[in-house]
Amino acid sequence: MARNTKQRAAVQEILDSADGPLLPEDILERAQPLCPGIGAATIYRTLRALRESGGVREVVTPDQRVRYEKDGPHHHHFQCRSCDQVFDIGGCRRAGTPLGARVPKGFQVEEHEVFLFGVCAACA
Amino acid sequence: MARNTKQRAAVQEILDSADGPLLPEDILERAQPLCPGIGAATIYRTLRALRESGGVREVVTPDQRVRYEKDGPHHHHFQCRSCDQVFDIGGCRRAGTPLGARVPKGFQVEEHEVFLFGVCAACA
DNA sequence: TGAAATTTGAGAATAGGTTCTCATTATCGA
DNA sequence: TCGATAATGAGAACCTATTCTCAAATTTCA
Repeated sequence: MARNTKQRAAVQEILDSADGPLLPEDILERAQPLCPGIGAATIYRTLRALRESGGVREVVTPDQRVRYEKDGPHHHHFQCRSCDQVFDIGGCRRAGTPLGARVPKGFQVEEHEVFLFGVCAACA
Repeated sequence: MARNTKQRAAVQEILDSADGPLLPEDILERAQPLCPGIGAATIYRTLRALRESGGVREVVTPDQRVRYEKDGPHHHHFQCRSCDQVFDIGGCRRAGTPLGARVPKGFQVEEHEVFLFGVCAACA
């Protein structure tokens, strides 16, 4: 049933080559040149389908917006306070409790998420 | 102009004694016994006033909801996957780059935020 | 190629949290 | 205690990201 449309291929390609999670509107913008006339509904539909089939994951950033990224190995995120863009940050080898956290007795840590804030290379 | 009402005192007291950021609805629920009849609008108005005067801060958790906590020293958060409650976690002494993060060349880190996920002591 | 069925684009509809409106009530200085 | 005025409660209004609707276009496969 799932058909190969150029709209879906474009969203896939955009997520695959992104260097951080993207807003639906970012994806729409980047998809325009690949699929002239593509609409927001298609972006949302495609993201939902990809999320449900497991290839894409939602990332809720502390600015309260939902971004999407290709599902992959654990990593952290950096958000630039100037341009708002979010970047992937590697270098975390532990999936459970991160270094330097003191968890109360009886709490079981299964995962963690880290956001860094500052200024990206392009804005600095 | 700012008057001392029991509604405001209740919200303040609830935030002061909380062991983690709270949802507006949680605050409303806890305020009911202290101020019978208190409404949601008052909670939101008071939170906004406290936020603007600097004593209270918003915390956007990865479940995409906004919670409120008393402004204070840097710390991390733990969210229970069973009861959804968020707890404060101490033990982070560095305000800038957390341990174990490899930031790309040219990026300037100013702050960080950490969320742990798992099961809290009460739910375990 | 042709028919069946999914996907698309546009705009309307939805949903949930938050803010606004306004009559009433409470606070606080004189 | 009184009066001026800020705060409250209830519900309407708002906001905006996301989903839905439906006719038209595309894809798929016989």
